[in-house]
Amino acid sequence: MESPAPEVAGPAAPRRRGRPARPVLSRGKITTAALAVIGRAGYDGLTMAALARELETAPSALYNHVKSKDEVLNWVQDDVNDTIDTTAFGRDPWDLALMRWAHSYRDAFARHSPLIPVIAVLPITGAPHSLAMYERVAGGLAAGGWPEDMVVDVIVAVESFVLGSAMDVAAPEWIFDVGDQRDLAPTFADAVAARPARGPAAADSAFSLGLNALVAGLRGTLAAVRATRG
Amino acid sequence: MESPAPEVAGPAAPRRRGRPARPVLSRGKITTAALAVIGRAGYDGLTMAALARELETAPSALYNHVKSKDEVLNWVQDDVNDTIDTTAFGRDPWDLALMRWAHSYRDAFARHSPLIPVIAVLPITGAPHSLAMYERVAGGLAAGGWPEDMVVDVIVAVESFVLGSAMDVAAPEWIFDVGDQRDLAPTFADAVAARPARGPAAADSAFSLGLNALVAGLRGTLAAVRATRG
DNA sequence: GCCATAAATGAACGACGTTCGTTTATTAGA
DNA sequence: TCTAATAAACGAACGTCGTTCATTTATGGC
Repeated sequence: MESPAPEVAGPAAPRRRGRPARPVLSRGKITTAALAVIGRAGYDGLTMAALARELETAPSALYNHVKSKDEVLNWVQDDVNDTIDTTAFGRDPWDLALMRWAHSYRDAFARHSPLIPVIAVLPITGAPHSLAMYERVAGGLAAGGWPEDMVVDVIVAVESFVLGSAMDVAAPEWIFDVGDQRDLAPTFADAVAARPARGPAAADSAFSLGLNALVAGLRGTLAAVRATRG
Repeated sequence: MESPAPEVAGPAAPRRRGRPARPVLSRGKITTAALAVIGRAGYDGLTMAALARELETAPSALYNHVKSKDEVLNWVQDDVNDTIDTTAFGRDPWDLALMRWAHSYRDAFARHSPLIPVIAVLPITGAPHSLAMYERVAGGLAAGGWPEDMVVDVIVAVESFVLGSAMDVAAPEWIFDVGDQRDLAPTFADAVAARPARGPAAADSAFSLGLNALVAGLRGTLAAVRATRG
């Protein structure tokens, strides 16, 4: 919010060309700038031109440091993943830790929902923070007694629910408004009307219901598996 | 696959202009054409130009019948929703029916994953098939004993898991390949290696695990709620 | 037979991501 | 100290795509 020293009006000083003493652009700086643009203008506002403006370069100059816009998004995603809280693993029981993780995960991507389709399909390679997150979760599950060959399935299942729920947060409040076709779906319309919460609170309520059920079910699964396998 | 009567080479007969006897374009025809293009060229291939070509008109002519490309996607989504199997509701117990529905839902959108970000945020209005689907699900849950004010939350929770899982199907097989950073995540890497299934089968396995757990948890939730509320 | 209107047309626009040829400054090596 | 390689930046241009616009044309109701 603090405005920088007001520059004297006039044609911008012609920016220097050629190899600079120290690299001006780097993965870190580009990612930070991208997050700044996103914060100011949203994901629609994140264009290569806007990103270049933020970094005070030309769009084409970016391509000396980035393969594609998609790569920028990958970097941003890895940064967002780094904000997810995994500290409960190794401290709390696996089921509690899983719920904390899921909540934090959903919150992070509710604020970055346009990333969801990108990340759901994105390989781990080159995303160190994401990898670290998975490592902590896998460690917590293994310590909680989950067989090694089920750990990834548990992670994927919870992650799927989390990402689906994060998309739901972005939905407009009136997404279930039946409009003038109430007669076509009376039961559903009544159920929508009977819903206690509205807007984001409604999404929270569905998320909590689902997460509680999912984790409770997983507790049962683990107990059954351990009984069977000895 | 059947090729139409091979047209005589030469400049295409100049297409008629002006008001035709009967409307050539309609929601139904446009949706069908869009699905044809998607089937042939995928979602990347679905451009307004390609759609117009399929319908043998000019791209600009489409805009007399469609507000935007987004509207076309909405129509396609409603058509896909119509393929989802809800027949188990009213026949099987609610929990079984819910699982059948979820499986069918996931399969449908695994084949149409680019639609997922669109639909997750899409109002019901103007999507009659989607509305009909929700009506059947809501009816089945209510008949199964779910309190009216919880029905929508259950639907949203299951739907979130389903859509998240559908995105997972589109992920490449090597999404969890750690590459050369195995030392950064040994536990996770071992868990990935220990996973019995690969590729689509792995996604299926995670989906089944999660869905079983989720529905089992919901059974417990319903029992608890009914005990509390009398 | 007139006329409002639905429909179609091609040209053009405005973004946007990306590529290319070129220029410039720096650094390492001879 | 001179030179060659290189990193970095630049502006112009390209191709694609969604969308708009002014115009033209046939149809059906009055």
